[in-house]
Amino acid sequence: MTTIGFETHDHHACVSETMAKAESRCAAQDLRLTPVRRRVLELLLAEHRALGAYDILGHLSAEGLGTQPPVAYRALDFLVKAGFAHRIEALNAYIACTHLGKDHAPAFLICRSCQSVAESGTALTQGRLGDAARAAGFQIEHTVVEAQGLCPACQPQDAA
Amino acid sequence: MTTIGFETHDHHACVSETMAKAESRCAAQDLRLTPVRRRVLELLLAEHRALGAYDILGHLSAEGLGTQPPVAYRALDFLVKAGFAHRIEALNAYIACTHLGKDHAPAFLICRSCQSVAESGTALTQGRLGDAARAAGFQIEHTVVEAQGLCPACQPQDAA
DNA sequence: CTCCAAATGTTATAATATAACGCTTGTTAG
DNA sequence: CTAACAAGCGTTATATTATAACATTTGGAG
Ligand SMILES: [Zn+2]
Ligand SMILES: [Zn+2]
Ligand SMILES: [Zn+2]
Ligand SMILES: [Zn+2]
Repeated sequence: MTTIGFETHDHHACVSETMAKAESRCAAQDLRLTPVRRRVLELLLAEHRALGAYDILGHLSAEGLGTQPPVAYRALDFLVKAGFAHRIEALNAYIACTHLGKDHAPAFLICRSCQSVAESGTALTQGRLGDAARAAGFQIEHTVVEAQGLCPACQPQDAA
Repeated sequence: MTTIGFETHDHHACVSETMAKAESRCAAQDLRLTPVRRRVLELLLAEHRALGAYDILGHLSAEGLGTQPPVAYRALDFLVKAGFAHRIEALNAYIACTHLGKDHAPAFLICRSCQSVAESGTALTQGRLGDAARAAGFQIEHTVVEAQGLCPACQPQDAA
């Protein structure tokens, strides 16, 4: 068990299960998890933190998998479209999905101190914004919900 | 009355009231609404749409108020910090606040077709994300809530 | 008037993202 | 088999968004 993300969990299992789910979903939906795409997903999964496209590119380039921006952006676009990763708008960065398989509208808790990100679900269409949207006749297609603040580990401690 | 934003409203009054509120709040809080800042707020207020920093800069430059990026970014930073404008993360763009004076956590409905933006309130800390945050011990400082979709005017019509 | 802080002008550059085009590879129809 | 095609990839170039840094101006406090 390690504390990656906000909660202690078996991260090794978390990674391998997610990779397995991604594999099987690609097989089922005739998507191609090519070496670059697979490696980018692994990189995103390694820590529960958001990585910028150029961070990814740095890793890829060090591993001989590509040196130019489009390499990273193409892989990230694929992962996002396939639902294997999400883009964090407030950070211009990307993170692996931790709810792979479930149909979900993701919401994120982003620590401004350690950059950890936790993915949660949202029920936006049932809350006040959903009411406002219905009242205005607005048709919601996609939601961005990101809360920034301090994760438990980064909050000032009272301990002497 | 004009349909700027999703709802018909007296936009002329909407603009002048907001400018007046901004003026009086600057007076009260010893903030300086300089010509550039004032003009940028007027530009943002003119339509209920989000404008990019370089759109703003284009206007300023045409009006002789400044030609370099920092001019626009400084004014926008001031307006955002003062609470007179909000940044839309999903668009890398800015919009005038329509709830000036009220203490609020803004949420936005963004039309992908006409780029209109409506500002609504959110009660994020009371919803599922708030529950998740409390459960994890995460301290929320700032929220980004943006719904993208189609405004009433841009939805396909059945009319013959 | 002098000093200081805030605002502005300006140059340069950083960080993020995409357009475009040609090559490779793997699949499939003939 | 092999021509035709689509998806992915390599590469160059460029677009878009944002900030660092430093000199100058401005407006008030002492
Ligand atoms: Zn994990
Ligand atoms: Zn997810
Ligand atoms: Zn209005
Ligand atoms: Zn507002």
